[in-house]
Amino acid sequence: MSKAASTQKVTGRKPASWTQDPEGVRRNILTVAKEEFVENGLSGARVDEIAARTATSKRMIYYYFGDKEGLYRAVLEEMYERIRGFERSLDLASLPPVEAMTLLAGFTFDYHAENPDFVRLVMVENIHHGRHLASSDRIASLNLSAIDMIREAYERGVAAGLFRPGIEALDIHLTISALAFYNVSNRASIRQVFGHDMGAPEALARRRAAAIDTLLRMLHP
Amino acid sequence: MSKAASTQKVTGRKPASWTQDPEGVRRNILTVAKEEFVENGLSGARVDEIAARTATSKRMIYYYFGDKEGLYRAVLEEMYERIRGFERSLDLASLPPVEAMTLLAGFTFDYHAENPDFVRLVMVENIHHGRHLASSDRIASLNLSAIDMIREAYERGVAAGLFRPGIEALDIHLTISALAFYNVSNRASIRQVFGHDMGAPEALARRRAAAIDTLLRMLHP
DNA sequence: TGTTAAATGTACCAGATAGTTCATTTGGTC
DNA sequence: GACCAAATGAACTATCTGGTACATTTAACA
Repeated sequence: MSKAASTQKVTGRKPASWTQDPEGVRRNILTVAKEEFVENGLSGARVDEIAARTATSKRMIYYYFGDKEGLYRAVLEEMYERIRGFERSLDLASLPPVEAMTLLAGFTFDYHAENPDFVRLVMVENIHHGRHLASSDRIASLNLSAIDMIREAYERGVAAGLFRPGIEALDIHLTISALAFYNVSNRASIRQVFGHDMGAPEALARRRAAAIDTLLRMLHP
Repeated sequence: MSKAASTQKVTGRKPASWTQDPEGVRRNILTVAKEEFVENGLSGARVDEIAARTATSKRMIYYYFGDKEGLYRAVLEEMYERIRGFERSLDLASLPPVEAMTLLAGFTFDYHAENPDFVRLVMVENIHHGRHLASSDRIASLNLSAIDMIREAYERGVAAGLFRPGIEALDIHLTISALAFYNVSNRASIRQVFGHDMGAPEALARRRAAAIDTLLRMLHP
């Protein structure tokens, strides 16, 4: 949060003296909004609550984001752009096939485990049938490259006789994503139904190892 | 929907003549409520909308279920009880280990694919941190038996030298559930981001095969 | 230093929403 | 057929909620 934005709330008495800080205000709103949407979903989140927790006012939310859905979309877009950044930091091409796949699985698992907010937002968006992903040009133009990276590493592995042929890169992605995602998304229900805490360090470590192992076995000739 | 309940809406003119049908009304409400909660989540669902689509009135919702959350909980409870029924219909004990696991994986995958409503409600409940599962005595006393069935089949397989030892039954369940669940829960986002339709028959068949294959490879010595 | 567009504050509102009140009808029982 | 608890109908309300109108301040620039 910008200095200007954080100051306002405190000094915001009637005399009303403030400094303009569009970018700071925008960021401040997005930060708070993300927390609210992550916690309560799109319909569950309250614009008033977001505004209250902000250094600015409800007025500014509508000024910058148009309406509630616009704000939600902005949060979604920012999150996907962040993912894209992480994805690009993953350099599979410079690793031998098996190591590349091990890294991919471990990285994917860790990213989900460390970013439950991401997982929850994706859940929320799926509940809404991906309507807002669909209406976002920013996300449409994002071109996630994960699949291509996977394909490249996989084909090298096949050529080297390390992996069995005939697997689609997308299936590799779906398998590892499913294991990583489920482990976070369904924590609450698993805990209630089986009394098992998937968030506990040992449980997490075990599932992480299982995820990597599963992927390698899947590829094994 | 009961005959009485369905009649009311049509003949429900001012003279107000009706037949009592507690069970029918209850069922009718639950059916409609489930659809609404599945489609819009707990916060997104509207009691008025549920009432309108019902053969009875909002009054009866509160009469039978107390409040919105009570109705939601009832829907959740019914769904889990239904699962329990299906689970019990699955007789792994009478099959050889490999066949048992194949059946388990296929069954689990199919159940999710054929019951997206179930998947969506579980998502909704996880968004709410499993709060309502926790507060339901009916569900607490349900005692899902899947894990025990899996353990039994797995141990037979280990004894016969067909499966490698050292795997937890819960991990088997989590792996197969993750693959089956994700395939339905994340359909929308996958479609938007990768332009791939996981609901298409061929895609479904491929993932089903992959799920079974993955489980068997996981167990292979 | 006067002008102006961008940025922000304050107060307000119309419609939506969960829940309620009060009266009425039904159906079983004695 | 009188009585009563369970079941149902119709209208009502307090509050919440997304969104807006109007006024003011800031800061860049001519």
